[in-house]
Amino acid sequence: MQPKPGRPARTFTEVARRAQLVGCAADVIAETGYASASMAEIARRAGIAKSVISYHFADKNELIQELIRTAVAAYTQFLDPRLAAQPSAAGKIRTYLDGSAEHVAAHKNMHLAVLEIAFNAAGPDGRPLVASMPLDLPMQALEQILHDGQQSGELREFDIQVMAGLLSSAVFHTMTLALRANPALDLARYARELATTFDLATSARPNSSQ
Amino acid sequence: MQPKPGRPARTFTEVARRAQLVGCAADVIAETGYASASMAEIARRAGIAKSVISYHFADKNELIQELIRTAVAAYTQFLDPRLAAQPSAAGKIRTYLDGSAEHVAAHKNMHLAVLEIAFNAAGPDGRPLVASMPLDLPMQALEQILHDGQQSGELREFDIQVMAGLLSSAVFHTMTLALRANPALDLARYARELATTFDLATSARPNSSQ
Amino acid sequence: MQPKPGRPARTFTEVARRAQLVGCAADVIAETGYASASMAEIARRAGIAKSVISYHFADKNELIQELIRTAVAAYTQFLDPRLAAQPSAAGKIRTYLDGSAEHVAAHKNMHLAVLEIAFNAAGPDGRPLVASMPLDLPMQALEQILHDGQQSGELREFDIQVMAGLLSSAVFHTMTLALRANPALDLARYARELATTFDLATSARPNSSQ
Amino acid sequence: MQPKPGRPARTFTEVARRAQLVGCAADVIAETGYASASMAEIARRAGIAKSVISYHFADKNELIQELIRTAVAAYTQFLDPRLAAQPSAAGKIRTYLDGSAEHVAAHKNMHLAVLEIAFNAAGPDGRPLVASMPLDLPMQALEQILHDGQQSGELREFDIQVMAGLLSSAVFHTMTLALRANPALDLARYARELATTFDLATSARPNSSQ
DNA sequence: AATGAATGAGATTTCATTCAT
DNA sequence: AATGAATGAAATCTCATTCAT
Repeated sequence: MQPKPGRPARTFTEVARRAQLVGCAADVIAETGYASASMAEIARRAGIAKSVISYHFADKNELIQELIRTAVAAYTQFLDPRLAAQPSAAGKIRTYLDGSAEHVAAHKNMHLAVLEIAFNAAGPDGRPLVASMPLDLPMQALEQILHDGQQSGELREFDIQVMAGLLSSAVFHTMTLALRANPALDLARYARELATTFDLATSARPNSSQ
Repeated sequence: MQPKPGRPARTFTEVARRAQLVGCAADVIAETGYASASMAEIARRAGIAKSVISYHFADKNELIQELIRTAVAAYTQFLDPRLAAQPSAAGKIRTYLDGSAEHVAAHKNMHLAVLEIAFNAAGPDGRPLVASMPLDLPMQALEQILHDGQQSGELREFDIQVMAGLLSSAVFHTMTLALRANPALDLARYARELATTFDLATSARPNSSQ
Repeated sequence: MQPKPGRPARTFTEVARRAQLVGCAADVIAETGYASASMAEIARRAGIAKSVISYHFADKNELIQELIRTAVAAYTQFLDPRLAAQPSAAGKIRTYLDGSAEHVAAHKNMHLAVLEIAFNAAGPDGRPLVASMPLDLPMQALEQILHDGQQSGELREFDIQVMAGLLSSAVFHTMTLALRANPALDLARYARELATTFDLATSARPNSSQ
Repeated sequence: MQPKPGRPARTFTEVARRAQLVGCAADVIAETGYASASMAEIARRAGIAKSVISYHFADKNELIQELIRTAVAAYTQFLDPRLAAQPSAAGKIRTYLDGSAEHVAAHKNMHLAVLEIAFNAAGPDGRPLVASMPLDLPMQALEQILHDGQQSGELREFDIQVMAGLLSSAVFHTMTLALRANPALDLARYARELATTFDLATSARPNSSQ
């Protein structure tokens, strides 16, 4: 991809610093909450002066948005090929839950940070910052999966938006918050439990338990 | 309840003021987000001076904690007798979902405010304020219901904590956030969808849809 | 005049503080220049905490605008009746110069501050703050005087805008800057010199020196 | 001119860079105001890195001072021979006004920048930077012209400093600010109006209009 | 019981300047 | 000769809290 015109290409150092700062921001937000994640605290964690952040990011919004972009991109690139490899709707749902658990476990602070930001951060207009962010992409993918499964007769008739919301919450709220409350939680087992639950809840067949 | 020793009993005026301020705080938090809910904004909404809040509450933490206590108490007092009237576990689960939807609809701002606080507010130690709050009371009640249902053979074997977490999220995250995104949402219908879903997911019988 | 609806009436203390802060701002700006006139410096001069200024003025813009409003109002209220008392255009011009000199001498820092602000301060949009301020009111009054004088035949034909600009500059740039360079300057004598000069420059009669 | 001892002579490249940076500084100051003319903005306009300015100038003060020196030198070199060619005081005054108008029109940004600097810039001591600058050179030349004109009887008796200040303001404040307010202004016509005005105001003859 | 006034800590952001390469 | 990176000081503004009345 060519660099956008109007902005000079980023140097190696700059790319590395931005990534480091995004990581530090995620750590601080995940560990101390969004409200305590001041620029000063993030800089302290990174071992640099406050103004270094201003040098690499126009303002706090840009740092947060890059964090969200990074997290969403990593999550999507991890999950998409795995979903595509599953032919059935049930397989996609199970993969969504297993894969998400694996990704959440591997990038705990990123996911916790996005969760914090989704609730706390406000853009310049006062509305939640997350409203302008691609956080509903997973929701749309889930709705598509459920829709196709109903069309093919594999899944029973249910309200797609309700079920997609429940699936989304299961990962981003139920599982992630459980992990925050208990860092030693076995996420793989957690995901298996959820998979069985949603299999029963969505299958068109009268008896479809694992 | 007798007043605690060491603190004089509250006058009628004081009780009324505290309730008013808690209500204003809930409105402001629900409508503008926790980050924008400054003491000044809450006071402005109540039509009083900022320092009145300080007069009635030791600090912001105390106001927020009273808000949570009030919300939890109202929710519990609404739900408990309805749950007790249901003999079966399936009935209790359905009642939990229907009743919660009814209560959320009737006290939208309270529930949105608690949700905001649960994610955003941090105590003086930096840990989430919610950790020291009775927000897991509903969780414990749900776990008891699921446990009893499994003991009686009415519910299938599943991990109780996972299922209780999912039920809790279904109300406090899935449903409440859906309501925030779409204030015209039909919560009763939403709860019926959830009830069917959880019936299928928890029943010991192979085919138990309504 | 009734207080505007929507803003509560100002208390005596508030009015006094605002006046004090406007005065301190004028002093600091006049003595150290606009660029050095930080909120911290103004507060230090007033012997109060920085945040007191924020308590009484929404932001720095509001403080500066109040300063300009105060200065323009004082100047206008001083000059207008004196101008109205003069029947001839020549008399009005002489009164404009004499009266301005008297007012500048009595409110030196106010005038110097307005001059600094007119050049330095920028509004939120980046354009000079003075563009949105009533600083051209004197110019319009001068143009009216010159126009009437030409109509009656008392003044010769000249470009009204050029002459009004020169008269305005004579007071706000020539005289005020001369005073800044030499605080002991005799402004009354200075104004008499200017009056003679403009009498010769504007009169329709071939020989009209004092 | 020989290079000052103690500082090595400047290379061709260095001289060119300094001139380029001074020009960019003048453009930025004239177009966006002194307050917005940061080093970063000047460097951006020049298409170079900020630190290049620091490499060629000890600090911002030196850049600004060079700008003023450059502007004053250009103005003096333009005006001096024209003034010398005029035998009469009236001719010199008219030439001062016409020539200045021509120079301001040709070097608009330089003159606007000097005007901004004269009001805004402060040296390290907080005193206006302009106090240590050769901006009063034109004033001295004007005073000499007026003095000679009075000695020869060509000009009437007036306070030389007041009249010189007014002539100076007429060009640097009245005319320059009018140009800033209206970039399409016809400066030649403006200068003719001023010339007539000052001819009437200074001539010893009772009736000397053109 | 309530208020207006004041405070100090802390947040974000800007900017001239320095330094290693 | 030039650059990208980093710095620390300072500026404006917000906010929970305190105090005299």
